[in-house]
Amino acid sequence: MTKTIKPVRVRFAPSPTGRTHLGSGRTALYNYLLARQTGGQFILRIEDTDQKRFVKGAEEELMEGLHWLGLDWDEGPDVGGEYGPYRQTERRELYQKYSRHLVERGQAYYCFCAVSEDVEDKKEKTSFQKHRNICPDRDVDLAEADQKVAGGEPHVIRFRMPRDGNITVTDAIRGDITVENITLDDTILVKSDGLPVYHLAVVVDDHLMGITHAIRTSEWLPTFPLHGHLYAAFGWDQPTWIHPSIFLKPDGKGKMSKRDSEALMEAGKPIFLSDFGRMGYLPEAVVNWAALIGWSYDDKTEEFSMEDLIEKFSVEKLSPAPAALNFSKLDHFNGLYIRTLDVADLAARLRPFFEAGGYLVNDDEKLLQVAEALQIRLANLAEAPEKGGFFFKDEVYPDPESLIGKKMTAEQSMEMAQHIETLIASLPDFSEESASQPLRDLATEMGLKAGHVFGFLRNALTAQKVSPPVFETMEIIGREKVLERIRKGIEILENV
RNA sequence: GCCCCCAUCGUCUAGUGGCCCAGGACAUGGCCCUCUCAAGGCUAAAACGGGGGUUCGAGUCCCCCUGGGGGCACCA
Repeated sequence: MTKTIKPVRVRFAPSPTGRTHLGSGRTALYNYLLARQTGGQFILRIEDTDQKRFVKGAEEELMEGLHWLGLDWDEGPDVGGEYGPYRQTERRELYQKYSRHLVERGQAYYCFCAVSEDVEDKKEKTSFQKHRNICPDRDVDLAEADQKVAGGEPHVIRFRMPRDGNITVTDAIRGDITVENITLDDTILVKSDGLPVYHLAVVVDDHLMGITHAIRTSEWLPTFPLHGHLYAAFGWDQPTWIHPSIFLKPDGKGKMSKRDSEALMEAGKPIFLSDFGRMGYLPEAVVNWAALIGWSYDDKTEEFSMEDLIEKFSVEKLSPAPAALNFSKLDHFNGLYIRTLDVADLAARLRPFFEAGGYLVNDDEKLLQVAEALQIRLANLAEAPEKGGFFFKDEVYPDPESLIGKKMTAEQSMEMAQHIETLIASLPDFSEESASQPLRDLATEMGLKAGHVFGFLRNALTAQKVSPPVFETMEIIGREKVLERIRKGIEILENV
């Protein structure tokens, strides 16, 4: 396997404009894996140059989400680092300096037309765009433009895109991509508020921060050539560009977006990092699942811990094709990881879900037993109250019908129940070993099947038609309560 | 409309010219196990979008078509 041997410097560079979703989580993960695999640095950079879209608290939620996944970074706004500051709004002088440099070298120009902001005539805008976003000010003398700028005239800075020729940029997943310059715009580099747009900021920062590998999703492919031009204009070497494909909605129709969240959440499918945990998913499962969307290791291996991923991740095995999300596979991984947890760990993770379900969990020993009983039966932590809430109830209320055995009358069932009670009361303990045979014998003596006996017990003890095995259940509930619930079942049958 | 990217089972994917009458996983069906439900084991069905090339030989290389996706903001 080919590995990147030299330590990389990679960055995850989100903008704090809302909640962090899974796609971002995967991009961050890939960055992290590469950094840890090569002994390099993983940098968190906040791209907050759009003040209008800034969302308070987004940065905090982002960091929490990444930590929840198990990712940490070596440099960032919270931990500092030699290449800071790590928030772009705190770096504005840098961008001004570099954009001015471009202007002076004739590779960018001041533009004074306020076309796109409050254009009312849509046709005007359209025609402007037809001319490839080239402002008439492109050919204005710099001295003249400088005077206008000095006079406080509102302006933006645009890149002076060559009008002929072509450019080739290289993506590590797809290879060379060549486009004709004529299809490219004189893109705005600096807004009238003096802050840079993404295109300028990403190039300047990646260069200044010594980024060796830039990972971002494929939605950036269309503007990739522009970034190539910017690197050329500055005379800088480019990092290795890696554009993993985007996520598609589960139905494969269109890219996964924040707008889809609500509908998906209703189906129990979270897409925001901060939702997975409270929806009952384990970070281990989410990491494993997400890593495998657009990346694979070989033709069989699918289970990867974070350590495995750090060791085995490789850019070469990234797929260029968009991928639809398969949430049932996430459930599969979640069940898998739940099953590998030690019981004490599972119990600890289960506790908040029982409490959220309204159950008082004050017996740690019992919680441990419940966790053990439920372990192989859970695909999701959030199912715990529904599947095992009865363990924590003082009383259960079985449906009378459920206590009546198949092809049996209420009376026969009651008679059976009384025998069961007598037998259980005389049992030395609830272990399968000592209790199973007597109960089976009882069924046989009464001309019934073992299923009748166990069925009654299950329903009387749990008021559920499915539960952990009866013996295990009885042990957890305890003799006193078991007998209590059996008697109550008999009582219910008496009144049918 | 223009530009760019992509194309193997329903979904995620393995496959870098012969090892492929295409392998794995999820989901689905069946069987086994079994006190229910799970878990586990076995098993079934399920794909190289179409057409041209290149080659002794193509899922694998090239071209066209089709289909899908992305982008076209003083957002990232």
